[in-house]
Amino acid sequence: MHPARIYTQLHATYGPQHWWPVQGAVQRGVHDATFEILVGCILTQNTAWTNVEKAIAALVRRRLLTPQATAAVRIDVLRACIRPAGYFNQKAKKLKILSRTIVDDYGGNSKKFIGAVSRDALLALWGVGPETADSMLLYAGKRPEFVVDTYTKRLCATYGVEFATYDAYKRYFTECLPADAALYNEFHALIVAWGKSQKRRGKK
DNA sequence: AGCCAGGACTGAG
DNA sequence: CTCAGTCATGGC
Repeated sequence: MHPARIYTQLHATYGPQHWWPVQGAVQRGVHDATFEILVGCILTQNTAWTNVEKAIAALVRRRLLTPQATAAVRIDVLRACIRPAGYFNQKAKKLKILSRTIVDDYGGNSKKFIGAVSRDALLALWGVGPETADSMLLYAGKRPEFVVDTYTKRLCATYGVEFATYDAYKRYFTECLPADAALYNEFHALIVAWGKSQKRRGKK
């Protein structure tokens, strides 16, 4: 099965997914929309998005959605805010490292950060693996990096396609698709929509 | 009552 | 280098 054909089928079945940029996100107060996406990429690691929304709402309430604020706040306050997203000890540390990097190396400018940082530099950050790095680059930086997650692998498996590494899955999709950020954005969101519909049908 | 969610890190072998 | 164990809350 060709990836372009998979996309066409998914789009016909599930339609536009409205992932990032999120229009529903609270925009009042001091609030860096790019930073919010970066934070969301970390908070959603192995975690249901509904739980991430609670955590982000708490961060908004505390005016913590800027690199400067997150870098400066006491880490136990950070932990309390993101508790609903799970793994709050690890994730608080991850947010600290991310925000400090943006403040120290990019003057606190998250757009400059995600526009200029290399994928390898992201991967070098503690707490940022392949999927999180690609999600950040794609959804916050609008760079054409295809995101591979567990649903992507499950979908491939239904076509008998299987690889050993993250990068091999990524290549399977990117080598025959145009390097188009909008396309990759929607494709990944559609694959997640597919995955959730599978679960509702009681499959595994 | 489990199982698992838009993963990544660590330590053992 | 591979791989099980660990991290944690909320929804179904």
